[in-house]
Amino acid sequence: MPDRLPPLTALRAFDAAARHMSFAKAADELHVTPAALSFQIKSLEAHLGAPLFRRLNRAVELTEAGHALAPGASDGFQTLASAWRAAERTQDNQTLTVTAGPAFTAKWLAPRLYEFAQTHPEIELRFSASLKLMDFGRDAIDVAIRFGRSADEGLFSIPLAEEWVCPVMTPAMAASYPTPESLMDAPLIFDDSISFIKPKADWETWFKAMGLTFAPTYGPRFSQADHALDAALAGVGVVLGRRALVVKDLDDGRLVAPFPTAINTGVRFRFLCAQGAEDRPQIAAFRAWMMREIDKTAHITDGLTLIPSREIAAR
Amino acid sequence: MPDRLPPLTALRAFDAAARHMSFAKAADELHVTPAALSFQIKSLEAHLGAPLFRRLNRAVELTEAGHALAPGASDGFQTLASAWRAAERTQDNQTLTVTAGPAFTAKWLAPRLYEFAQTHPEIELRFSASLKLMDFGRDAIDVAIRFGRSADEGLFSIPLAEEWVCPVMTPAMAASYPTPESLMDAPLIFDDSISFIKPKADWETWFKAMGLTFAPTYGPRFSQADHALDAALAGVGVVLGRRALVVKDLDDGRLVAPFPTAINTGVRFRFLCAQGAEDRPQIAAFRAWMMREIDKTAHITDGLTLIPSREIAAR
DNA sequence: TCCTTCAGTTAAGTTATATTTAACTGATCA
DNA sequence: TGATCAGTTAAATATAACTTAACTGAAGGA
Repeated sequence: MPDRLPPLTALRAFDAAARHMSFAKAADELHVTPAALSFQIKSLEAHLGAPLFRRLNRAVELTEAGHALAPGASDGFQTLASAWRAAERTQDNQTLTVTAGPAFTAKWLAPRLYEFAQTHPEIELRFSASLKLMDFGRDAIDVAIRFGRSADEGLFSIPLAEEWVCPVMTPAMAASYPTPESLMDAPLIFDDSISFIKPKADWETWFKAMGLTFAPTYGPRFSQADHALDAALAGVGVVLGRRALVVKDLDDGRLVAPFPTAINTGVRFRFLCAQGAEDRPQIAAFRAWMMREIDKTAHITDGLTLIPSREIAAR
Repeated sequence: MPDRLPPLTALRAFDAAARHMSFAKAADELHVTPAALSFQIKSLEAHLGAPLFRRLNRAVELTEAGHALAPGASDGFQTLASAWRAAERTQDNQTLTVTAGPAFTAKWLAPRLYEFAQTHPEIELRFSASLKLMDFGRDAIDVAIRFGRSADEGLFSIPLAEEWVCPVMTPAMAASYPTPESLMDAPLIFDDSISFIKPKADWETWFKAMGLTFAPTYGPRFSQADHALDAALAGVGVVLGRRALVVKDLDDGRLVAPFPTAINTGVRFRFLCAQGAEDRPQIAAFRAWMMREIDKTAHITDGLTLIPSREIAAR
């Protein structure tokens, strides 16, 4: 589609000159002599049929045509440069950049990092804790862990373990609240991080699953799941813990889940990477390692009754 | 900033090949032989140190590196092409593309078009009726007429006439409603197009300016000012007409403004064009012509009392 | 005033890059 | 089996890009 472009070297010279507002500096940037740069810009102006710069005593300024061209030129070359960097990055099998939300980073990745580094000393792992959607091309991201229901178009995407929630607390606190009914008097912690999912997976839903009608609203609220868990770990109260985030603490006995009924949210964490990137050694290794780690803690679901939130909502 | 780019000709060859998924078609697009194209891509692959295409029996497909590069490359070249077109357009003094909202287009520009064409037969005028913000670089727009209070950064911007509103109606209808008080029983039309402006300029405000307390809510509502005016012209009722949009109809006697009190909204239409473009012949001509047209109807404000909406709100 | 410096230009010659022509490979398909 | 298609290769050539070196014209300090 892009037809009739001027000579690209000349356009590049113009871009550098426009950014620096100086031919000399532009020549420097491109590692050519000022003469070459001057010539390139002259040739570009010849192509256009009009000057792009107004040559002043000791400076240059853009003409109207130059003003029209400069921002797009800069933009275009930046896009090309970042695309090229993305292509170069695919040749790098030493580093692996993973992005995940703060909660998953803190409660799943961080505690397991040491183990990954042991198994794959050749891979330099980098983290970018952020929830905003990333473009695998533009941003320097290899793998994203995202929480959601559907697979994204045009990406390699595999679901991780089912995400259920159930009440978790410190062993000490569990002693004081032996039954689901007794939890109605317990200090409840609210994790608002999953309040957006459609059939709710909140305290009211869980009590409903237990045959109880109770819609608690008072208690500390956290917008980030890891903060809610930290509060529970500190003995502040009881929280509806998300499987992926509590599995380690349950395994290590820092938290317990005394009631064997969990709400299956229907939403999962997903492993995402660019189409075709799933075979790159460090990405394949990371994926295999994640899968192994999840398998290791699969037993946590044993003896639990999972009730889909959809089913509870329908009652 | 953009450092270490591969040879741009080679990158361009890659872009064409990736878009067509065929070296032959890409060679065709770039008007070179397939051999040249093959060579360019080979050189790009050498720069990267890895293949970008997998050569199959009778087709090519992108490798992972190719997948990483292709979208950005296409994007980048498209940006460059459109920037170049924008620069080319500044050399064109035959055409003039103006964008304005539907109401201004219908009620100000359209009725005066013929006259402009008479005075400037050499200029081919094009219209793009849209309210969305335009990028003078990207979109093929020379002049924008926009309604607002502040000037935009980095643009050439001059305010047009002060925009006031006052009740307008057909002469026939004016006969039945001789006083401001009587308007309280008149069929009132609501123009929601200026409902966003801060010190309101609505019916309640106008009645307040007349010392009357009346907040009408029933009556036909229009989201576009020109539709509200069309309704008034059809004799449906009385509308608070905006100066720029009613001036022609008042001048021609199709509408009358029997009450000499108008609300000064403090907001104006503005003439916008790219910085430096204000001197291009067709833009300068269009601007001068607009200013003359506004001057021609300046007398419409004679005898009117303009009360700033701010002042009415403060009462 | 004059001389120096700065920023960009010009011309001639050189080097590097891009392109063509023409012969070649290897797979598909009638 | 042979025609055709899609892409490759090699050698020759044309073109574009760059350098060196000399030049212009204005600003600014001694």
